[in-house]
Amino acid sequence: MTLAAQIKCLASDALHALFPEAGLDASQITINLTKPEFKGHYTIVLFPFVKALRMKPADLGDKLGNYLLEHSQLFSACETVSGFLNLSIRDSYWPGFLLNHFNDTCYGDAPKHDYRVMVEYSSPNTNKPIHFGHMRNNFLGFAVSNILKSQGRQVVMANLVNDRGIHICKSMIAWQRYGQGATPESTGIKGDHLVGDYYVRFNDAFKEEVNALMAAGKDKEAAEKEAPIMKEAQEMLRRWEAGDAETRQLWATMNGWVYKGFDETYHRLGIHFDKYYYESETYLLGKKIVEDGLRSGVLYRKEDGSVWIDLSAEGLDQKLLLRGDGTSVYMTQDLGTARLKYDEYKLSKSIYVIADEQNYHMQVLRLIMQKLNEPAADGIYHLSYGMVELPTGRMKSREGTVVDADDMMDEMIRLAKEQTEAAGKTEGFSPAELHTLYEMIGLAALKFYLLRVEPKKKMIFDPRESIDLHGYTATFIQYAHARICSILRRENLPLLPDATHFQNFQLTQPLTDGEAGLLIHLEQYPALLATAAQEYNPSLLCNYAFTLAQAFNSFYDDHSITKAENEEKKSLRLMTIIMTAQVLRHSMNLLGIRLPEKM
RNA sequence: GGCCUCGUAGUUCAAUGGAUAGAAUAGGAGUUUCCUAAACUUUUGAUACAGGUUCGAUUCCUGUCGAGGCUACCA
Repeated sequence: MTLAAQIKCLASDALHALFPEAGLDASQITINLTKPEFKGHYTIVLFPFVKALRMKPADLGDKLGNYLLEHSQLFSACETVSGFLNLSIRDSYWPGFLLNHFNDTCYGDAPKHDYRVMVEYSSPNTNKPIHFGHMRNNFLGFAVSNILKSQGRQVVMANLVNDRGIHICKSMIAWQRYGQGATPESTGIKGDHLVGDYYVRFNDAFKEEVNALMAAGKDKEAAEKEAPIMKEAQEMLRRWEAGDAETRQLWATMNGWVYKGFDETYHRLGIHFDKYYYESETYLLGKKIVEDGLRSGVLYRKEDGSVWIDLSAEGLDQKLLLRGDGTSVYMTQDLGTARLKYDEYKLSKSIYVIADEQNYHMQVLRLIMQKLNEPAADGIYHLSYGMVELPTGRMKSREGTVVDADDMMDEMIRLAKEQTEAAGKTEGFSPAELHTLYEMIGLAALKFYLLRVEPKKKMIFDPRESIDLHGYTATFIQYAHARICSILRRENLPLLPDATHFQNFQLTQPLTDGEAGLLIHLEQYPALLATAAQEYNPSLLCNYAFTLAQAFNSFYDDHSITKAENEEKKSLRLMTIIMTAQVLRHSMNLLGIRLPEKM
């Protein structure tokens, strides 16, 4: 049990013992970390109880504090400051804590339990390469999956590939028109980029045709409808759904190029999946669900043959589920995929990592599933995240304003190289080691940058400013880790301690503020990790690891480990920094960030 | 128009209704015969506005102003 939880229990018992008649609500007890300007480590907020007890906060604080000191060995001192009871943890708590945990690579993990959850993330379209905004999705989904695993959930990492639809046909049409048989091999261009280029090409041609039609007197709407290239794309979509062999062949070939490109990028990003779903394989199941819904009367058909659901009773609109020509829409395949996921894995929860522009879509999906009595409905959870925008607005692949993921990784690695060389830190590394190091630093900085902001919030990235490698960054954490490893490589270290070093866990020297502060920080980790899992929020881990590294750096600055005052302090500090490095690795590992031993 | 997010130092981000609103960066001033100065110490600087609820509001409620998203037979 964590300290905060222990204190809450003790406080609850104390309040009931002191004021048995008052009927106080123990859930009102809040335990905070004591602010650094006051003496103490943990603080109990007294205000919720002063009214019911009709006592002054100072009197209540003294009474509660004295009771706690008397009835528990956990505390060494207490002090009441204007409605807050500040408690100091006894030094002798820490040797036992360290001996139990300092070398425990599972510190922070929770026991396994049978709670199955799927995290669907990445879910790319196969008409364009992965860009900077998608990277936020990829890192977020990967990190959340790992965090949930650490907390004992059975996690399936899934990728739903949007491999069919009008947007794919656009790339295909443009390639047929302008490609002259170009392939990744013949051009030397990575497959996903090659296909993406034709998607852009389609939109250029489309614009030209629209302009020509408008010059001939058409209004904009009519011109967009009549543009020949758009009609060709729509015709191709119909041929695809009809199973036309030639169309399917081209589709399979071009998607194959894209998958090969994606695999390379995923590999570099350090992410992976347990299960792939393809929209082309789930949309038929979706159509079947729609047909069933039609029969049961939940859905209805309009005169033109299109199928709808009426959600006006829920305050929403009518929503299309099948087009008049019988082809499916985005929602159709989502219904199919949702049922398939549930049937295959018997999920308690199904998390969708999708940008917040689809909040409405996800709300509707869940609602439709409920109305259709699909058992998967209740487990659907939309992990909505804000989009990464440029200072000029959204990235648009149609307009070529995207920051490409592959380019961005190259740029970050280049930056890591440049700054390592500028700092003169390349000595003692082989060229191959340096290469690995630059990649570690550059990719870590990128991941951290995208994960450190609370998912819900949108973020703005200015490509003209490079991502910093100082301050609130992964580099800062990596550096703290490398410093610890450097100490641990030294030869004049004391032997690793065992319990006999600490007579009944009593210390002969009091802990300094720096020592206690670092220990308190380490003690927080399991609770913090549990919260991150509960809230699906990796940014909490970024924040935690950064402040831990900060606490270590300050500690490092005014405490010598190798030349500590005595053997007791040496052992204590050694365990403390080993545990610090351990927790930094554990937390960053969940985010897919590696920490070098030397940098 | 309707619905949903979001407005915090110059900038990028924090703060389960709790103490004097924290960091980072940028700006000012310092620290290296001693375990890695990619570090440390110190300083300047912010809750869009107006009400309300509360012992206490950045947080909850109402309104105003501002930004973004959704409201497609695109995905």
